[in-house]
Amino acid sequence: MDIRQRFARNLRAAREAKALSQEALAYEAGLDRTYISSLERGRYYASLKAIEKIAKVLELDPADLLRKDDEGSRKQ
Amino acid sequence: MDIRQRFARNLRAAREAKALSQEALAYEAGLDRTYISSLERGRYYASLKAIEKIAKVLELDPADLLRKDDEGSRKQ
DNA sequence: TTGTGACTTGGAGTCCGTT
DNA sequence: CAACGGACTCCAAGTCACA
Repeated sequence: MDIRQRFARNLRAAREAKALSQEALAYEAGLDRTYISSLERGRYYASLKAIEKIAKVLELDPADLLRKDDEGSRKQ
Repeated sequence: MDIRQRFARNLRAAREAKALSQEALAYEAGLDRTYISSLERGRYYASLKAIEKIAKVLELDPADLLRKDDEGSRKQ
């Protein structure tokens, strides 16, 4: 699976878990509304800069956004 | 700590653990030697595209390259 | 074997909108 | 609230010569 897709799914899941809209997340992360939308659709390879900002808002470690779905349950 | 630095250190450590030169890693990942050098110096925020290629060669999960030093030992 | 400055180009990321 | 498009800007991507 493409890492963009993995990231996209993790991002969407984490955002919805926080009950944030794309717009609210974008605003708090200092990114663009349409960019978050694009990321969740797997359009771009995000840079660490964007990943770091997003992870901060979602209160996650950046690595969590790259993790496979079945890896979260094994951690720690 | 800046995520670029975290990534840079993990990359260098993982590469040296595999006993690969920057040149050898670059070749196998289809990247330029000086680009690997730049990443290991924390010159810029790598994109998922580059991270994915590098992780593949180093036989790691991309998330491992973003992990804090003290997190690796706790995994699994 | 690696670091670095200088360079060009492609894509990350923004901003406007409509559906 | 989200998907999607076009037209931008700017930095990472990628290469080179040289130390």
